[in-house]
Amino acid sequence: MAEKQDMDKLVQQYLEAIRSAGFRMTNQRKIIIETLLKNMGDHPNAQELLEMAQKRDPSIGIATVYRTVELLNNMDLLNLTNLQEGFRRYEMADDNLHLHFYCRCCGSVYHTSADKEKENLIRQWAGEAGFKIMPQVLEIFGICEKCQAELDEIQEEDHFFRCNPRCGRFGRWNDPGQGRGRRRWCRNA
Amino acid sequence: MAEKQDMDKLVQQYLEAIRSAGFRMTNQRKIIIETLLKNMGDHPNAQELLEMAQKRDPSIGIATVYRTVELLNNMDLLNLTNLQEGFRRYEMADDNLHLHFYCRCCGSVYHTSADKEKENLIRQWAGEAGFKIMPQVLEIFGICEKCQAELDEIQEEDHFFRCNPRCGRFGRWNDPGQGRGRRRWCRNA
DNA sequence: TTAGTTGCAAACTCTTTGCACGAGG
DNA sequence: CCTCGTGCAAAGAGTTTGCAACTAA
Repeated sequence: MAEKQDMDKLVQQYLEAIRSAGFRMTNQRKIIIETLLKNMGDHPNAQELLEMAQKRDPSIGIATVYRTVELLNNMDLLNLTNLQEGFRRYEMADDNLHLHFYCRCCGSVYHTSADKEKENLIRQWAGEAGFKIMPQVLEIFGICEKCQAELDEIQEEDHFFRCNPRCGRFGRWNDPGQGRGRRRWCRNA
Repeated sequence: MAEKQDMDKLVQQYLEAIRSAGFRMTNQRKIIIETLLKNMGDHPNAQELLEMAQKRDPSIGIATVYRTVELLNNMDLLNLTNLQEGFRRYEMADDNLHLHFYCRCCGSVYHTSADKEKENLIRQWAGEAGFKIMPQVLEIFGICEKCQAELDEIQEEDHFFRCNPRCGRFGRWNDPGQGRGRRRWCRNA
């Protein structure tokens, strides 16, 4: 209950920000903002966001989702993330720098706020280049512990390799006997 | 001349990597790789890469560019960058971690290799999350010195604000007297 | 010779936009 | 009442893919 009240308060703050900037507080915007706040860790894309929002109001259209997301981003209230999937993911912004460690093999994302020490260090690096950075998400690609172990094992017996992030798995090249056509990159494709 | 020979040698290395992985060394791939190497700092997108490559062989098609770029990326020879422009940019990879400082106002990119100290620090942070990171580019959004000065000036007399990276400029909200239709976000739009 | 590669054009996916209707202030 | 916002469908933009012709090995 307390949580729900906190959430309501937070939603009100976002709506107030929107209104005080001269935009209208519509029910659709309210639903989309609440959906984003309730699913902070999920990094939904536009389609997922639409489906979640439609549980509250089935009449909401995809165009409204995109327009709301653009509005929030323009107001620096929303972070965009791009995992080279061919679409964008969205996440409510706060005043912190976030780090996303994205496993190029299994696609899992480890999500953490940079502590102030890390954040200040990055600010300092930016400062050396004359830049003043803003709150945002840094996507860092790598391989998680689990996949690293799996990859080591596979590489011993075969020449698998990491395929591109879009695939999200690892595959092998030079796969024999596939005949004409596209080379199969991924074990799971 | 010496530079040209170094370049040729480098191109040969890439082609050799491709061939030893069981792929064919075609003239199109050679041209695309050379184009990428000769324009390291430019971060071309697929269209730009096509146009540059077509100066050497006008028959090259966009599909070949995309397929070559996918091949190189799958082999970890190419970095993808995404500046939220709606398309990807490409850059030959090396064994270093790179930092791109991208100005959200004017769109300029300050491109630097992370020195080993920075790189090791980031590796360490990844390690804390159980990740082993790979050579890549980190996109860091911010505002460059020049735009910061301009922005400060404007903000004193008006309520401009940063608009989304896709726009690449700053605009204002609550712009009066625009009548029906889409709100103008950007001074330059 | 044979299987991988290319260019073309069509298909696909995600995102944006024009328009008439609806709704917030 | 006057705009801004919405839903729909169509348009746009970037990327992928099927196919017949071509080519590296």
